[in-house]
Amino acid sequence: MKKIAIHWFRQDLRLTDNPALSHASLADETVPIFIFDDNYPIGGASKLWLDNSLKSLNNSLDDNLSLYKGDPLEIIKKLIAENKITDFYWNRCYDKYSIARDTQIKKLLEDSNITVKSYNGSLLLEPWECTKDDGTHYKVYTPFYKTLMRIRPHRSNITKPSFNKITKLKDSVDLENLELLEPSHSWQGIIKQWQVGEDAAVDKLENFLDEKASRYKKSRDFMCENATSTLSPHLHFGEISPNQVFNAVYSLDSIGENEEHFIKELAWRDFSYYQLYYYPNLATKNINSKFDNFEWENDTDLLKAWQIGKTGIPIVDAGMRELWETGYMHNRVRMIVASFLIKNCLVDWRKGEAWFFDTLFDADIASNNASWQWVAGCGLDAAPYFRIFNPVLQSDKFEAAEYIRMYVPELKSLSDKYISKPWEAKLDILEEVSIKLGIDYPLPIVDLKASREKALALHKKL
DNA sequence: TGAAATGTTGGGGCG
DNA sequence: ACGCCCCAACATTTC
Repeated sequence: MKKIAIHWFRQDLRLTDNPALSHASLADETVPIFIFDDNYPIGGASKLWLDNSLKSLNNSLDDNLSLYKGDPLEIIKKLIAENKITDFYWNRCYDKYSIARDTQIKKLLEDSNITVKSYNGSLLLEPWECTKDDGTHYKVYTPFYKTLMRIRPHRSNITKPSFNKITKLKDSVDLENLELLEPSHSWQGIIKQWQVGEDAAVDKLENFLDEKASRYKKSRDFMCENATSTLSPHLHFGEISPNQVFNAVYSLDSIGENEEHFIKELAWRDFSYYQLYYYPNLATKNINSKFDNFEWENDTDLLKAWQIGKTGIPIVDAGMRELWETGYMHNRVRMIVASFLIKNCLVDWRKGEAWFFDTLFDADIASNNASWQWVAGCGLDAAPYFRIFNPVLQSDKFEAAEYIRMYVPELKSLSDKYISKPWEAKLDILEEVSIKLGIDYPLPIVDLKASREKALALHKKL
């Protein structure tokens, strides 16, 4: 019997090292599809990235990607009714919405005598593969990481498939019909700063390994060192797999603590998905339920000032403006702005998470929520509640002056000494550079020392 | 993947 | 020479 296989693209928008796609390509005829599901949470920035990434993927498939918009179950039902599909492939997702959806669809397909197979295309190790000796899941990162490194089977990159025949279905809609371009913000201009798609992701990885990996461990924390990989959006959309990244690092001539540290960061991504799997409500519920009783103030003025980068704390404003202007934020600054919102402003971490989710190109339900819970102190292996960042010290320690000048230009003529804390500069120094605090640049919206003490007291009550 | 408070040590200025 | 004070530098503890 002639085999006609569907490969359902989801968070694996690439051809190389794609386990499900490579199996689907063995059929007599392969039908690659993508379904945009309105009900699946996606941020404004991510929509634009998705639009660009699908365009790139469709090009790689010689315009053979079939696109749909709507409820995947209904669409697939119709699709198998109208076409003689024999096999169905996808790479697994790990959030509860996707798991429930896939379970339902798998049943539908099996009931229709279609062979369904799913694979691991997005993680180093799947959550159920990495447990403690007693069968329960890890709650601390380091032992998780050690086990992952010990038990993870090596898998060479799967080469780009060559299809026997590839088919686009007649009822596919055009990319425009997915309506990913609704401008809530000028993301369309901003995304031009980025190269999107599988080829760009591979280039970026190679560039990182050539130029940055060997000084990664220390330099990664300095905003001006430009030493992070910025692979996160590519990994999120699956334009490159963590397996490819892992293999690339381990094929380097020498691996030292720098390269190892990068692998640890890659494993943090896995640990986030691990948390999402074992705590399906990661996006809404504190893992540590003690935090359920925390008295958030949720001052909307403070939240707004944070969002638009007008808190009066230069490093925080620089980070928030970087986010708004580029769809990205340096990792160190993410921790600083998150700590500021949660601890100094007493705004619920979920509000910050929601803003990041809408504005980051790499917005990811696992990484974003796990990281916000980490900073809030309510997550797995989280920062202890008393570990509150001082944005001024962080700014000085990691030499943020030029970074601040780039994103907060109204302060650019201030010296390194005062640019992280303009409110401490004497009036004559401010006059010299023509800055009037409260007019040209805001005074701090909260007192760092007092708000820190308040947060400590409130957390101690828990 | 902190920071601030507190404690300890040791060198230099000075009577 | 000696004791005393100051304070930076570092270490420890506390939140």
